[in-house]
Amino acid sequence: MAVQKSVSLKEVADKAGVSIATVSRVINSKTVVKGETELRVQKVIRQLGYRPNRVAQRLRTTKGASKLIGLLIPDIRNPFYVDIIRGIEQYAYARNFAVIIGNFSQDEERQKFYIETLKSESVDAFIVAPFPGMNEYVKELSEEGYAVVCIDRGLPGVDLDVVKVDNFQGAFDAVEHLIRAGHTRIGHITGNRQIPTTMERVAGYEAAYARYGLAIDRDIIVGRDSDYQSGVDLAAHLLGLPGPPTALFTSNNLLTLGALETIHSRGLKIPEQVAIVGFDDMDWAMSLNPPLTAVRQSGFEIGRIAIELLHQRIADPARPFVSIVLKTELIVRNSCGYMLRGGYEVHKDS
Amino acid sequence: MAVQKSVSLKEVADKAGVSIATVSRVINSKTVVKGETELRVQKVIRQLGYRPNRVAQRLRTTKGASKLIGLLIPDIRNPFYVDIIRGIEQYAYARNFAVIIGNFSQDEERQKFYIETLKSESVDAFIVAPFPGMNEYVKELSEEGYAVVCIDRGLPGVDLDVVKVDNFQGAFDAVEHLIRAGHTRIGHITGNRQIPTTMERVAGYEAAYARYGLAIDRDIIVGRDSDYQSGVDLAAHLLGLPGPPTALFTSNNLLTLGALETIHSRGLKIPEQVAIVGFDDMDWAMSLNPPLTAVRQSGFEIGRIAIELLHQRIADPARPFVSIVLKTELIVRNSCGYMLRGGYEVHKDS
DNA sequence: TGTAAAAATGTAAACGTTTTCAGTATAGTC
DNA sequence: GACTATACTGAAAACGTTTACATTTTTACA
Repeated sequence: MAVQKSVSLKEVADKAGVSIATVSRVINSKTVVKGETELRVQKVIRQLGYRPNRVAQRLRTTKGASKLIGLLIPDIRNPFYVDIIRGIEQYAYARNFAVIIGNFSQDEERQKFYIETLKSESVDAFIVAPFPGMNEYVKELSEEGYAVVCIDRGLPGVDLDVVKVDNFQGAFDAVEHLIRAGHTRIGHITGNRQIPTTMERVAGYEAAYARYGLAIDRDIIVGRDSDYQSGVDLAAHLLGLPGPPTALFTSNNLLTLGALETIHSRGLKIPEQVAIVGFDDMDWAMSLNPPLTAVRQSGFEIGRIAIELLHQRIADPARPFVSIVLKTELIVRNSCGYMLRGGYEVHKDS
Repeated sequence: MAVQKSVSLKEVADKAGVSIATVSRVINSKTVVKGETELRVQKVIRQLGYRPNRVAQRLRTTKGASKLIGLLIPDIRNPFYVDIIRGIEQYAYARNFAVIIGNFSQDEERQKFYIETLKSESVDAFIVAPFPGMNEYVKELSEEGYAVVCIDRGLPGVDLDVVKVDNFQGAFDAVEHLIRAGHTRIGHITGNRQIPTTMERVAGYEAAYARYGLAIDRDIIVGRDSDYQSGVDLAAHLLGLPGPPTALFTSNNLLTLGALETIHSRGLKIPEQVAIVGFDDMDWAMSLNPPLTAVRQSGFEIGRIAIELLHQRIADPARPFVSIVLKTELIVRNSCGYMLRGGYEVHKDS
């Protein structure tokens, strides 16, 4: 019941009456093979259903041609990362690349494990969404000569290719939208504050406040982790305050969903009693009641660009590092209430 | 800038003054090595930070010891599959297994591609959620000697290990719940009808109707694909009917979300104007407004059991095939309306 | 037709392991 | 001290590729 051995180069060579070198050449077509021979070999390959063994290929070529890349993702439950995966996969599929996903579930130990595993699988490149505390490891990767692209956030003080969005502007737009809808007391549920992305969004929040001459109340900017439960708990905290905010700006997908749970469980009406804008749009944001106003960042696009960058770097390791910053888009739906100062209508009857 | 060569067995052997065979033995500890030698080698391993190269290991061992399994998933956007991935990963992580995920996005061509890729990566086992039209390929896999576990649904006429849930009962419970809440005209949005799972759920729907002596109206059992857009469109169709259903039973996650979009966009009140129960619970079902009543199947548990089964089969290829059917659980929240016939209260003030 | 150059093909090493088999050191026994 | 059994270790093959180098065949041209 052992796995059936699959067809090897040698078998093809024997049947075609040539050496394995020739068969290899036919397949990789780097060197010329006589037309007649080539045809004969091709035929045998088809007959036998030969497929190169990727393991042997990788063992042989230490270069950068292993056509395997490692992907390190902090939390696959977050649809944003799922979009990134899809963006990467699509490109990879088209180029016969394979991708190994390491979902480390926000666990340092596990991130280390995956890095080691992927290294020993001879990936020739990494796409990483860095997680606090792991900067050193990612830096090492790059120093060891792996092609590395960071997504979602860069590494402070380290030169690398980065693909991210303009978090500052995205947050600014969201908060500005709320302010224009008449809110002056906007609670902000931030993500993990060790993540630069989080802080950029906080900065955007503050800038919008400053722009409209509003005073910032640090008591309604709260953060813990970047997960669902934090959203639930922190929303409860904010809404339980003596002077609760009239609107919430949540810093990611999961926090938004968590906050929503709290809002609904308290029977609060959106947007009449609390307005909400979330960072990260979701495929099914329209399915929420009311449909959610959100800052869209295209994970799919981020993934696609990341793997293209990787591809480029493998081809040309000396290319200067680039940092690509994508624009976000505010998708206005119905969770923000009526505008008070004009020019920015968002409401329609539910 | 090529990737730094990592430490090999040979380097360790040289530095420790032994042969590579001995080092290998120290690592795998199948055979005895003299205590003194072992210690010396261990020390060098630590000093040099040696890590076995998994690629070379896999090339060498054609057995079933490659510690790599392939996972074939139809649609990573569906949170149900994400849960499965997490269940598998957790176990894999604990046992030093690696998992390669092939998300084929409901595309036959791509599923084939991934099967081939995973084979040529020398995985020694597959976990597959079979997709219509691909039964042959999966069957082949098993015949070729790979350990294969099917999740979510089995393969008609093929003996394999299967982990799934009791779809019939799950659907029955959902529909019964709706009936007891007073609904007699329940629209059913099914998934792809080529998927056995879909048909089992339809059967559960019909059984509940029969159990309560209700006549089935086939016009309100509609299905196309198992995706979001189908949910949107089919809900629109049902709710646009001359005598529209008063309740909807949706056959999966994505269909539910799609239907919800339609319901909200039409401004219909849940549960007063349309009730809804979905198959598949979601982490954030509480965040919907109103919180969704749903049939929960634990993807995490399915994944965990699947990989355990795989582990067993690798250890003992002769073990008889088993089919594990997990129970579902109806999670009653607020999307179904008031009960009319007593004994089954679900409502609380929103 | 003979020869040199070009084209096509073959040989063998290498990638980093595991494992069989053979060999050597150690201990035990008389 | 010699001999055997046992414990340990090393040499080498094998896994399926790619590729540098060597060799053979073909072509071109006199």
